Amino acid sequence: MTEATRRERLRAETEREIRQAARTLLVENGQDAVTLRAIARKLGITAPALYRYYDSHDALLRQLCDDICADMAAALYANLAADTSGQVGCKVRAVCHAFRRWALAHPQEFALVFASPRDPLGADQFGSVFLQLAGPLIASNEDANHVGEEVPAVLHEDLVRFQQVLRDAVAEHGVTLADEVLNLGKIYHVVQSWVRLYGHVALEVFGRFPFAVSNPEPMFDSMLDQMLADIGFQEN
Amino acid sequence: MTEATRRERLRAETEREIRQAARTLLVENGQDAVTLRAIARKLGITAPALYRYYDSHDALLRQLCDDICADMAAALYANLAADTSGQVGCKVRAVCHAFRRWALAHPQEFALVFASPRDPLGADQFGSVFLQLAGPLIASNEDANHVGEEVPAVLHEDLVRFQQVLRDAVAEHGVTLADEVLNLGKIYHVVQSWVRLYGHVALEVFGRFPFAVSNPEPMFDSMLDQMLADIGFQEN
DNA sequence: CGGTTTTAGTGAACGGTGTTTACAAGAGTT
DNA sequence: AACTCTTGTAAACACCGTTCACTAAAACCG
Repeated sequence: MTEATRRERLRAETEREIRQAARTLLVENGQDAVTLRAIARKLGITAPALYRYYDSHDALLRQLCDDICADMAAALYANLAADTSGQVGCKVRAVCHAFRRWALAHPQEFALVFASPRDPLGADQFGSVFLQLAGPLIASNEDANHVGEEVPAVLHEDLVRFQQVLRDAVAEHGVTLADEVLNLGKIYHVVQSWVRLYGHVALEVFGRFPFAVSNPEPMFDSMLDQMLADIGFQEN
Repeated sequence: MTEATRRERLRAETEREIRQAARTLLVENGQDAVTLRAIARKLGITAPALYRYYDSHDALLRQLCDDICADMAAALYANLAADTSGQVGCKVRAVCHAFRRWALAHPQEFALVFASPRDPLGADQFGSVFLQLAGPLIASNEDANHVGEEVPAVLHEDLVRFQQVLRDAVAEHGVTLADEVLNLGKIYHVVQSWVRLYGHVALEVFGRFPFAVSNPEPMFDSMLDQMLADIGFQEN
C-alpha cells in the first residue's frame, strides 16, 4: 500500500507537524508569533532544521496561507452539503453564513490570508474558493433573468473573462452552462455580491464598523436578503 | 507667540521627525521596516532614546495610524472642497473616488490602519473619518426619501445609535437635522454603502478580486452609481 | 556485505530586532 | 552655585531569520 519509503514517511510526518505547529502559533499568539525558532521548539528540533523543509520563513507563511484556504474551503463545502433543503437560495445563504462564521472564528487566519499586501493572487487563493461555489449555485438557478440588463460596456471584457472562469469551475463538476443562464448581468451581480460579502465580513472581523454594532448578524442577514434579491433569486 | 519653552520646542521637533521617519520607512519599505533602530538611525540617535517619546514600538505604530488617518481625512476634505459643483451627488462621488485613490496610492498605510486586528476601535479611527463626511452630505440632500421604508426591526436600535453619531458629527458643523431627513432607511443605506465602498477598495488594494480585472475604475464607478441610486440621490 | 552518497539534524555564528538598565551631560530652576 | 529634570548614550539580554561547517544515520549500489 504505502509506496513511500521509510524516510519519505518520516519527512511527510515532520512536515505535517511543522504546519500544525505554525497554525497553532498563529491562532493562539498571532502572526508575529509564527517564528522559525518557536516552531522548531514545538517539534523539539532546532531552527535551521526547518530549512530542510522550507526555503525561508516567508515560504513557510505562504504554505500556511494555502493550508488555511484549503481548510476554509472544506468548511464551506461541508456547510453547503449540510443544507439539504434543495433550494438554491438556502444554499447560498448557508455558504455566506459559513464564510462569516469561519472568519469570525479564525480572525488571525483571515487577516493573514486576506488582508496582507502579498503576491497579486495565488492560483488557489481565497476568492476563487468562494466563487467556485458561485458557479454551480448559479447554474442550479436556471431562471434566465437579468437578460439584457444594462451592464456598462467597459465592463464587458472583464465580465466575459469572469464568465469563463465560472464556466470552467462548473465544468469541473460536469455541468455546462448556457449563456442565457450565466449572462453578464448575473455575473455582474455576483461580483457585486462578493464585494458586499467581503466588505461586511472584513469590517466585522477588523472591528471597523463606523459605530458600535451590538449584533451584526441581523445586518448580515439583511444584506444577504438584498443580495439575493439583486442577483435574481426569488424570496426565500 | 510661542508659549513653549526652548526645550518643549526641541522635543516637539524631535517627535515630528520621529513620526516622519516612521512614515517614510512604512511607505518605502513596508510595515516590517518600521523599526525603532531604523527610525533612530534616520535621526542620528540611538534606539533607546525613542523610549523618551513612546512607551513601546507598538505605541509608536498606533501613533503612526493616527497620523495616517488624519492625513487621509485631510485628503478627503481637500477633494470635497475641490468639488465646486454644488451638487451633493457629485460631492459624494468626489469623496469616494478620493478614498479609492488614496488607498491605491498608499497601500501600506491602508493595510496598517485598516486591516490589522487591533484594538476594537480608536476614537479617531478610519470609518469615523469617512462617515463624518456622510452626515453633512446627507444633510445637504433634504429630500425626505426612504421614509417609512422597511428596515428590519432588530436593526433599529443600532441604527438609532448611528443616527445619533451622524447627528453629532453634523452638529459640529453647526447644522441640526430633522428626523425626516436623517431617517433610518437612509441611515441603513449609508451603512450598506460603507460596506460596499470598503469592500471594493480593500479587494482592489489587496488584489483579492476573484478574477483579473483589467481596469477596476469603471467597476467602481458603476458601483457608485448603484449606491447613489439606492441611497436616494437623483441620477447625476 | 562494505563503501558511498544522500539526508535530517546540530551548534556556532552574524547581523538584526525590542527592551531594560545604569549612567553622563546639558537645560532649567532656585 | 547647587539642584533637579530631561535627553541622550552604551552595554546588555533575549529573541529573530539565515548561513555554514559538520555529524550521524538512512538509503543505495556494486
